[in-house]
Amino acid sequence: MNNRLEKDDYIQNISYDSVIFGFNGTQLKILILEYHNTGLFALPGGFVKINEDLDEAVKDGVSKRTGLENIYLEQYHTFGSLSRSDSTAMRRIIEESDLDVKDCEWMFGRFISVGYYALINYEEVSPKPDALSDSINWYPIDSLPKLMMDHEEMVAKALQVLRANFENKLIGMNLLPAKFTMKQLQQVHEAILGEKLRRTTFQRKMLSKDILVRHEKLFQGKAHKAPYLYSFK
Amino acid sequence: MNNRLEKDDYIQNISYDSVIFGFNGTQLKILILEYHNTGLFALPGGFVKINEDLDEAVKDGVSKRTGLENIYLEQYHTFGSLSRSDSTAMRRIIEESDLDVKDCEWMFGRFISVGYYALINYEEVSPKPDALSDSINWYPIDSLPKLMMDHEEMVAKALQVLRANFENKLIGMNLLPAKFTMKQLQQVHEAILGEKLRRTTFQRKMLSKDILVRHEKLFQGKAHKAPYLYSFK
DNA sequence: CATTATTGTAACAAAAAGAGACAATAATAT
DNA sequence: ATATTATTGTCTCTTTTTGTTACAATAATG
Repeated sequence: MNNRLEKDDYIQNISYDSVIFGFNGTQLKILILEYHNTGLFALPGGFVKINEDLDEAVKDGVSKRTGLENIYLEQYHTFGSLSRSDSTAMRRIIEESDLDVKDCEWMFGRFISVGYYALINYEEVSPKPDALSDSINWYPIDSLPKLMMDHEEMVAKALQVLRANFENKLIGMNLLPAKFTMKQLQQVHEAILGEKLRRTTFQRKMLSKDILVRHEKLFQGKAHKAPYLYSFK
Repeated sequence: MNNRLEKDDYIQNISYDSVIFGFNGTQLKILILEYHNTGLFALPGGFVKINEDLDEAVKDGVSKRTGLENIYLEQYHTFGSLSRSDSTAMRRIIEESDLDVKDCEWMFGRFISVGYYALINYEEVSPKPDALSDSINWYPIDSLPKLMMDHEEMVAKALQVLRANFENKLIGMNLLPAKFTMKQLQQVHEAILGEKLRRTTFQRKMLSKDILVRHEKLFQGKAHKAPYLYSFK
């Protein structure tokens, strides 16, 4: 939800919501909004303009919130159950905002929402709340606040699809800086898959895939051998 | 699109389209509609009623066309580009139908369409055209007619997701009769993956998965050893 | 009753993954 | 300086999985 929100500018009954993943070196986290004075937590979402591609709408919305361009985005599911829409929650959010409730009546109807997940480099992001929201913060995926409407289901499904796509799509690169150590790469895999991996087997497999370039060593000031840095080809 | 199509009954700007897969023993096929006197071919699709779950709308629509209940259905992608809607094609379809064009103006706008694929037992189906369509027929996936709008892209994407899901989800069962031979099972896999598989390796892998029950032999009247029949556990 | 084509399974080879061991090596402590 | 420490890169051996070939079993046919 950005800039103005006039009914005639937007396609009715359709919204999008985004599960924005980041990795802080240890944990997988996602960005969650809190709305002013409501105690309501939600995924960042928005509407689609009349003359705008769905993909573009999402790309713009996520870029505005993260300040990043060229974000890895994947559409993963569309949520269309009748019960998912909750007009009372939406009404509370609008009432606590600066917006005129009458102008926002259209938001209280039924919405079918298209879910996207994004993978971004945690360190490059400085999340900014928008007009409706109080704050936007990173939360580890295993300790999220209670989310409004069906947003918890949206997160669960996003994780499920992310995990299923992970092996095939070589997604790890989007969560890491350009250069990274083998250990960091392994930690991303572990955080996404939710399980520990064997160091030697993991390293052998990654090196055999012919997808990595080895660079200089990274001296971390620790009392042990320094690891090599790698990047994706 | 079923029964009456009055604007106020349906969510505006949202449709669904379905890629209905069947397997005739050799080839993977899909159901394609042809509209009266237009030469336009399309995937079976429809709209979502105001007070109906998206999943329900699709389930009902696909059931009506195939005459089957309990269909394996999977939502695979939502198509939301601006360029996908084509009002001239829709107008021609309506003009050639019994419907009043004025009542159908709402169908000529922009639609975001949710794609589902279905896997059904080819032999149990007798496809029936609806009010708008002339015929509905099976086409092998590698020799489809030219489809309207972005329906070819929809088919390509459905196949792509089907293949990606195939290994994990044990989907073959939905395309076969309750009892089948190992050879039939292999042929389904080959048709979906689009490649030949090794007989002995395939058989060993299937048997080791502990998902099959072996039944009596199937005597086909052929001059060789009769194969066992299997079903899924 | 031999012939035919296909099926079920065994046997061996090759490749991939699991598991452990160990030397190399940056910093730190002595 | 030198020993100590923890982690890294790599090697080896074992186990599991997959690829490949071979072959006996067996329904119909001639």
